Amino acid sequence: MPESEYRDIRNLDLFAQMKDEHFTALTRGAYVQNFPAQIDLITEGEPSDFLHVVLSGAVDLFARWNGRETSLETVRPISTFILAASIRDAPYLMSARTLEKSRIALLPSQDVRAIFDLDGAFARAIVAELAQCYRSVIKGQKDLKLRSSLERLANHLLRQQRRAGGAAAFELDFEKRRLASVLGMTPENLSRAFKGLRPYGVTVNGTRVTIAHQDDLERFAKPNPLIDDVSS
Amino acid sequence: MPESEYRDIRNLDLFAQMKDEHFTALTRGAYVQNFPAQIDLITEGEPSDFLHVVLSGAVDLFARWNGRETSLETVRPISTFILAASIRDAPYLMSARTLEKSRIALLPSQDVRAIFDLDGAFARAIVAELAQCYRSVIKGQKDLKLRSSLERLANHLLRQQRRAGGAAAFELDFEKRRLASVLGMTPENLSRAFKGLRPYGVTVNGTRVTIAHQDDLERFAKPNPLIDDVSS
DNA sequence: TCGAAGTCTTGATATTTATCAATTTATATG
DNA sequence: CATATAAATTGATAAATATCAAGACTTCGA
Repeated sequence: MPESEYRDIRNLDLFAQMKDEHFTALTRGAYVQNFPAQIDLITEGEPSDFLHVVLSGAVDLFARWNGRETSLETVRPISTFILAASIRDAPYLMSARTLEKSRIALLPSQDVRAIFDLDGAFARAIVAELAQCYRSVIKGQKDLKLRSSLERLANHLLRQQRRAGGAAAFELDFEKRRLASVLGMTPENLSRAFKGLRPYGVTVNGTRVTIAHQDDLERFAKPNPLIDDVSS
Repeated sequence: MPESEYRDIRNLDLFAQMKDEHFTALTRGAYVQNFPAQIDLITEGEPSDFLHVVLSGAVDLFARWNGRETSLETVRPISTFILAASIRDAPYLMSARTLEKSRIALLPSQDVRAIFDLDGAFARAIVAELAQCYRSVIKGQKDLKLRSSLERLANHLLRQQRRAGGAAAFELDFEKRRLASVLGMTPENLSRAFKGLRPYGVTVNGTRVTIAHQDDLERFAKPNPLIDDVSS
């Protein structure tokens, strides 16, 4: 593994505090690979052989049932996915595919578990990460169960706007087809939902969104830190 | 704290492997309390002062937004709740109320965090627990996004049947009003959903459910281990 | 630069789910 | 045991969301 990537991974919160020898052991069996866009990385139900680290690009976590499919999460650099499955040595609950050309490190799950037993700092970092992930899914659950699709879109736009720097105009970070799936609606309905937000000053052009009347939109969306704050 | 309860808590997966001195330290600032039914234990948004352990009774975790309310989880003895918030020292994302008369132990969150730093076995147990919780919420997310309300009810009944021992007739473990909220629907619709399952051999009388044609119901529900298995 | 393939949008319609109101049934309490 | 209270059911209707089909717009590769 090239030195620069080795260091990128090392600097992740998850690995930053662990002992050198443990990190070395962890990365000994690891490898880094380039993938083109739209490549299936893992499939739900398979055993969790590797903890994945997205070094560049983006990965879509999705699930299928009875012929239907839904996007559950998007993983962006630099962070990991499939941590819970790796730790529990349980089958993946979600499938993963690259959204774009991506560079991904694979750390053998059994090494992760072994070193987690040896290294207290690593164990603590894993706890912090898992607790964060857990809370983030709970927020998603609340978003889904407490809000209509129009409200989910409105709040998603406000979150995305914030992440993009807060300006009135910003870019959606994925195609609408996927956004619809993430928000739990059909593409057709997403189109209509965007129209439904026009009275609140929202306009879209391709992936570019403009929020003309910030106050109006916020009054409608009623964002709440216990659902919409990314951290905490 | 009475010896018997001390031992009940000690035997929880979460605390079973930790050092005696650490467990003693953890329970020193702890106390146990009896609550009647329908008592608010915590409110979302508050700081997470205590890790809660349900010793007997049952607790409903729910959340509110914009005048709406939804049940997210039910905690039954003997297990903990609010672990992620305690660990991260972050505000509660959910409120909790007793569903029935309950006995609950409260362990100061700061002690949990302090001892988690000292005790590797405790840290590992927390990781196992959090990973499990995370996976369980992901399953809930898939249930919500991939299934209609009728399908969710059908699968819920199959899960509940299994938990109750597998017989054709069994009891729902909470009132329909709450079941509706857990499944993400209105009470009126739950009533209709039960009717909708009659063609598959499902009958209800109060809280007693009978599945006359197991195969039919399973063919309709299409239960899937990656959504419906409680463990793993 | 053209054409193919895919995405996005729109309209028409169907299905699912929620709301409202009324009634029945169950539960709890004095 | 009677009655007050809440829960559950039912019917009628409304709202939200999905589906299907068609056309417009993009993107990408030959």
